[in-house]
Amino acid sequence: MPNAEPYRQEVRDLALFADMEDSSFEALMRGSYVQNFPPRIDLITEGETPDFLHIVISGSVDLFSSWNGRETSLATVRPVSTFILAATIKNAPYLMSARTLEKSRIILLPSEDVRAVFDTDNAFARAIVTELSQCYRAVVKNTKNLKLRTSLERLANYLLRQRGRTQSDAFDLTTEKRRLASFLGMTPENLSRAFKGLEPYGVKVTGNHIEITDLKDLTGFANPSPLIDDHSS
Amino acid sequence: MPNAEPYRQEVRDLALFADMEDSSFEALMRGSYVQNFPPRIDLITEGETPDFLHIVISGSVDLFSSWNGRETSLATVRPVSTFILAATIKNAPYLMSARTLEKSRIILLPSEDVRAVFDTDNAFARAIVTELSQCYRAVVKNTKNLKLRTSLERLANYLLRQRGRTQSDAFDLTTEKRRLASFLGMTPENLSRAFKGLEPYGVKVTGNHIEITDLKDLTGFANPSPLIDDHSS
DNA sequence: TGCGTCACTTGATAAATGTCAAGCCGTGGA
DNA sequence: TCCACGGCTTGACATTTATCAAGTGACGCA
Repeated sequence: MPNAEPYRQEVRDLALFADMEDSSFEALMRGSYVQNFPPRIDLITEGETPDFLHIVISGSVDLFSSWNGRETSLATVRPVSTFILAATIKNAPYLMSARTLEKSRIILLPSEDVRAVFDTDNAFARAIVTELSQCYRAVVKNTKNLKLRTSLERLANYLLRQRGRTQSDAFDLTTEKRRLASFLGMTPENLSRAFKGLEPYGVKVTGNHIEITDLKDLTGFANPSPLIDDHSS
Repeated sequence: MPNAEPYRQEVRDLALFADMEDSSFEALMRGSYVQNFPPRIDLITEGETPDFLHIVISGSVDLFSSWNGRETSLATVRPVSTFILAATIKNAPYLMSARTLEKSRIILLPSEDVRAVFDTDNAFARAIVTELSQCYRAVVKNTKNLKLRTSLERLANYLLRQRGRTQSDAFDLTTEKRRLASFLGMTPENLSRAFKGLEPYGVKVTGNHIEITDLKDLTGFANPSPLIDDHSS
């Protein structure tokens, strides 16, 4: 297994690792390694014990969960960020499974090392608090989105968020529609119809290309709220 | 405002405060005070900036959220525990509102003090990590519950969890049915019908008294999973 | 070039869930 | 004791969402 040394700087620049002691960081990097995965490879399975903290360097990873033969997509992890920090720290079973969406390069930090450094490095412990708070609040927002909105409203707000990210009224979906449907908590068929349902509010769909032709109208329908849709705070 | 001194020990016994330095704990208690609230009083409103970390000493508190005239219940806080830690630490707007359900006694710790102690007391910072991990995982489980299950299945699993908590096949609901409905993500009418729908699986409902007459059958239908329903890990 | 695969779409239908309105019933106050 | 209120239930109905089945179209590979 190749050591993750070449990606040292990218890892160090993450808020989670930026403030920790050099010696702690060295200890983490020493046991780490990097691996390349093809698309659609299972990385972890829910219920298992966390062996590694994962860092996506390139590509993307789908976090999902199954029950009773059903499956739902919970999040997409894009570079450069970590995933499943809480399970690693608590040494508790994964609550989600993870698979690559595309060819991905991933750094693996042994969970034991992460917990050892957590125990000794105070700056790292505080950085984890910040990260976990962020994750927690993101999931709470997601819950509100699910419980307070219809699927049409969720889609409308999703599109507005994509617009904000790209700073443009025309953009491509970064996700397969089937996964987007699962993420938004609906079936692909329903998503297809939801896109049609947003046409009257100025949403044009061509394949995976989206054009928002009447922002005011769409915003009026979606009624976005920073307490649900703002993913920076 | 009366000082929270009389409840010192109950606070100190919480995992969040158990390991911190005596001097840090003193600093927190110094600025704290305790307040009694009647039922149905708004404690905080989503969007506001967190002035205090709240600790429920007695009574109970409903955490809920609103959007577009709709409202949903997200959690119930029972003694003795804190709520809205993440917002306090990040000094970011509350994502949920809170109101008392019954007559409640609540300790208020000024957010500034909590953040100051967080900055200086390493044991406290680590305890916060544990607490936040727990909260994060609870919300993730809740999301899975919502996305992977029908309302009937959510109710069945809720009842099984209550059974586990009370260690008894017969118990009283600890919550108004209307709030339970909101918590489970359905309307009161739907909940009423869901109870009827569980009759064939051995669930008897009389007012707010529940009797599970066929645990095996109900369990077979509910198919509980520790990765969704176990609220201890 | 052609063919299979797969995501996506569309239509028909069914199931789940919400809405509205009315009635029931226990509780607390006058 | 009686009445008013609120929570709960029930029925009828509407809406939302899922399911099933068939068809379209793009893409990759032989």
